[in-house]
Amino acid sequence: MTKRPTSIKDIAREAGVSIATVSRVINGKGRYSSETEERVRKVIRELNYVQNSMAKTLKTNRSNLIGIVVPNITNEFFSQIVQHTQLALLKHGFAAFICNTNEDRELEHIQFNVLQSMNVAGLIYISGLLSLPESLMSIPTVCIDRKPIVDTMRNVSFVESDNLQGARLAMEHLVDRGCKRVACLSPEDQFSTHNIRFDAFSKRAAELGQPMDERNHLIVSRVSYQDAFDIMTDFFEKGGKIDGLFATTDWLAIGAIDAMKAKGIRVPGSVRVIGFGDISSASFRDVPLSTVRQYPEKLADASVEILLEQIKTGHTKEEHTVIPVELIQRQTT
Amino acid sequence: MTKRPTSIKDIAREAGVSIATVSRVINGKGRYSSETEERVRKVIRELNYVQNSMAKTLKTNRSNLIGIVVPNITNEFFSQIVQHTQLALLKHGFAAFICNTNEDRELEHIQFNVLQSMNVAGLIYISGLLSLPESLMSIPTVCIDRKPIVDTMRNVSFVESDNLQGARLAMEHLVDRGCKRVACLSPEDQFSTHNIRFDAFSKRAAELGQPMDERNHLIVSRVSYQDAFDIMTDFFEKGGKIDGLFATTDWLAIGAIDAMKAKGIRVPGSVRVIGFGDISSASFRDVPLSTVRQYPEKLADASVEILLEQIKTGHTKEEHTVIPVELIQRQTT
DNA sequence: GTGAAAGCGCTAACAG
DNA sequence: CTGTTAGCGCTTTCAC
Repeated sequence: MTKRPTSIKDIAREAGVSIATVSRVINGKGRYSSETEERVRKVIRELNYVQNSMAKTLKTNRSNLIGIVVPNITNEFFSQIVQHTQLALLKHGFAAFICNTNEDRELEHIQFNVLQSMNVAGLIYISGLLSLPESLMSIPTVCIDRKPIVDTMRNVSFVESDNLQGARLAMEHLVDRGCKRVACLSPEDQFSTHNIRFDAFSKRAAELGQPMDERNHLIVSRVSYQDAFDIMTDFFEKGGKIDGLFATTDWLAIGAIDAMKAKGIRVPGSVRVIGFGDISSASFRDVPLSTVRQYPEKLADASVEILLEQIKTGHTKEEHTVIPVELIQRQTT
Repeated sequence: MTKRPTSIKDIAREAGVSIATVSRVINGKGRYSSETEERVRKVIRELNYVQNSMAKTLKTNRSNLIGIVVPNITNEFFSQIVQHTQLALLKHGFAAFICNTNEDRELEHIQFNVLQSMNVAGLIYISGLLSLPESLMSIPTVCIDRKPIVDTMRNVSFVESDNLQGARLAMEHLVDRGCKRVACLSPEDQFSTHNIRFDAFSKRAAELGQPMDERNHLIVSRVSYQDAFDIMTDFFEKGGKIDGLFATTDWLAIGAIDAMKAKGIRVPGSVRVIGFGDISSASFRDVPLSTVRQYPEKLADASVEILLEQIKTGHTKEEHTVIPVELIQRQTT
């Protein structure tokens, strides 16, 4: 409807060459004299020509679009991954098509259709519902954070933080700080991440002589400050006694700490608390939170590298990549 | 390179009709018997056909892609706007192409090229650097949050929160709560938002008999927790005396509060503090922050509505839309 | 070294 | 009611 932008045709006419030649200099393929190159480039600059990537994709059947599917861009961890992924892709000449799913199956499905209709060359699937549709079967995919359901048919790799080691470090740190009675706060979760953390923490606790039981495993129905606050309050009101707490994610740790403060329980004086993730709110508190730091940038970079490799070679490496985490001691331990 | 997805041709062959007919039923345009419709739809379903939107765009020169340009998706306020915008667009049959610029001019430029090469039908420009390139001149645009530089040539509308009223409410609230000596904490900012808030606060303060001067206007070089913490600490160490503080954004308020706590100054006992924005960290604290709530969903919805109207009519309304804010009293006042 | 031409998936006249 | 056809911007053989 609107005026068509300047095309290869316009610049061909203006430069007095054929469109084929223009295409050649744009892509640096085939032969052309440096004279014509000069002339063509000049016209391109003058006319502010920008390639129509849709036409190119249509013709070549290879797009430089990568879909990024993410449940909730509002979550700091995810948004950092997304941001870095987009940047990394851009550096490699790929554009990112970012899709929010709000953890909603139907929305996810719609987004997949959009991605398919845009002919994406690959997919980065962050903490998804793992219901990748058949129609996207054949395109290279890397999952981040949540372990995908293994399907041998698919070109899927997996990248995650070292949740196992992180949880172990947390337990060890608590013991180092003198804790004798530790507890763990985690959400009931259908996905892998928190379960891995709890299991690893629990295992290490047992090894260090403080086996967990149901009394010191506090389970919250969602990841929510308020739920953490409430369950913690309840725990102490019922006479619960602990001197160390590991929350499988920072928001839960923060909710728990505020509950303790409200009850007059000193942190770290009476209870030492450590979280997981290192969201910005963790450090921006009057008593900054000790936590296990994740590296969203590294998750992003690794994923992009693997994905592009997959696209280039057409080959799945069936990779599982683990990004190290780091224990950050601040003032709650 | 990869196998081409099923196209209109495939389904035409399978249904025993021409591609034109298939196109007609897909778009619900022109005539076709309900029999053929039935048959075509069946094949479409069976073959999992998804329209190639790039080909469609190429042909019709009208895409259903809207570019969303945002400085930093990691900022909660922005990411909420982006999320809602994408959702709202989807409901209207448009897809969102989200671009991070990291407040970086060069990156912004690259992203604009990508958007142009994708033939976007419109632009939502959130708190941008306002350096919209000529090449995107003609496409409908709505700016959110930061006031764009007016250029009569362009199809630009502007949507923002009622910063003016918000700041006024904050001042009035402080007075209501008994404050006699108020201060304001804001970043030095080349853009409009914070300046508007400070000016409005300052003006209302004067009207209410507490004129501001340079001593009670604390200016921080960036929006940063640490900077707020430091400047506040410094303020009290130099013997500053106030009983009320308005920070033009929540993170600054939070930094200031923690500084006061560290100095043994009670909030709200000695100083009442109010922020602006209502980020999630504002309510998730041991002493939840009073603040002026913004409505990112409403900013998003209004922007989408205006943009789509502009696209549909091809007509700029040169609109300036103001979304109301609300004072949320929590426990820091 | 360069141009002509075909065709990617799709829509929109135009014929029938 | 349906089919044929041109052409969107681009790449890529194939001639010259």
